Amino acid sequence: MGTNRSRQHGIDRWVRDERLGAIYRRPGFMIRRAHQVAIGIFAEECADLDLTPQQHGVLSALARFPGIDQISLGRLLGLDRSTVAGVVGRLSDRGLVRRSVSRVDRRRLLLALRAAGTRALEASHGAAERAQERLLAPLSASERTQFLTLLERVLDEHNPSTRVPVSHGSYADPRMTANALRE
Amino acid sequence: MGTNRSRQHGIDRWVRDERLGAIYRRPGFMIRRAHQVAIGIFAEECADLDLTPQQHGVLSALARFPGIDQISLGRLLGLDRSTVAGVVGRLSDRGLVRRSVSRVDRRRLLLALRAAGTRALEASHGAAERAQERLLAPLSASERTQFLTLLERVLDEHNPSTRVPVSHGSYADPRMTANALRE
DNA sequence: AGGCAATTGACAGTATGCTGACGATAGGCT
DNA sequence: AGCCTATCGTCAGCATACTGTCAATTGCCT
Repeated sequence: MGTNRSRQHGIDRWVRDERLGAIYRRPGFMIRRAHQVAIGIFAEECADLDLTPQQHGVLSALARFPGIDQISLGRLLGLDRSTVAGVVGRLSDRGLVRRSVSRVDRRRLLLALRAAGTRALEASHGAAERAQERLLAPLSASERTQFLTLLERVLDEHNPSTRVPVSHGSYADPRMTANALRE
Repeated sequence: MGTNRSRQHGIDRWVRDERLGAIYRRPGFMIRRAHQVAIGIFAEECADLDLTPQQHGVLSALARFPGIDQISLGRLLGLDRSTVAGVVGRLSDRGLVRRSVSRVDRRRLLLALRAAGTRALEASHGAAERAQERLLAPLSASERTQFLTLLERVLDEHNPSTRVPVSHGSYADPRMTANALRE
């Protein structure tokens, strides 16, 4: 069974080096944990505004690409239609985002920030920065670069084969955009 | 609006270098994507058995620690009570896991693999290996080590402050374990 | 014009993960 | 014994994320 021993930080060596290392050392497990940690930190920093990282991502994207439609927004963030509809729907319920059917293509639902959405985005800017800083705090500057470079390479390589590859596609159509921007 | 240009791999430079880089370069975003990718790959490899990474994790942990209770299992995997109950419940419905109330402490729900669970775990071993291999395929051997080392450091540092820190705790109590093992 | 395939959004269903509340149980303390 | 607190499981509710299916719409091709 092994005796008990503990350390200040991290998972017990005992459990990590045993056969269960098959779990802990698994990249998938570590990435899931990292995701958990990142979400938790963001939630802490963003407690007042009550925004999730994804909601913040949608608001950011809408600030950058006002009048974009749901599908294109999904491609921007790597989210499928259903998920985008869910996140946007909740933001819309809270009055942060405006949805309007495109007059040019009535299948498309165009999105834009409402005034409250713009305010929320600006107000959350600091929180997002701090969350990012805290997440990578354990690493030195050069290590962060290293880590992010490697991570980016993994993502770039797999991106094309994901269900919703990330890409900006072509969104710009002033005619489509027009009525979404009118608040 | 900027002109169009594209590359074989990865996110368009155009979109990545613009102000939206504030999203794409954000570690949180990249980690979410990595999580997405990891889950997708595992699902592909494990299509026959229809096991999720978390379900596989639970089965692995139960093989290693038969008769463990739900809370301890959660600490092992970094999952809260509700989530563990959900995953275990589904595995139990499928006849892979056995649940039994501890006679020593009637609050505890002890878990163990059923024969079908052991079979599923063994059958999924190859898939889990392949998924892991595919995920890190874009990196060389030394880069993988580097990447995982940095990732591990981030996790170790944040682990204590997460809602459910990962640790093995003390699970071994033969009396508690006894009736969970009887199939 | 008429038909057909692709696109889009909505919906139902499933699986993680979280919170907060509740009831049952256990252990310690007086 | 009686009480108080901590622990554990469950439940309801919420937010991501996925699948698959359906209807509406569009564009293309004949």
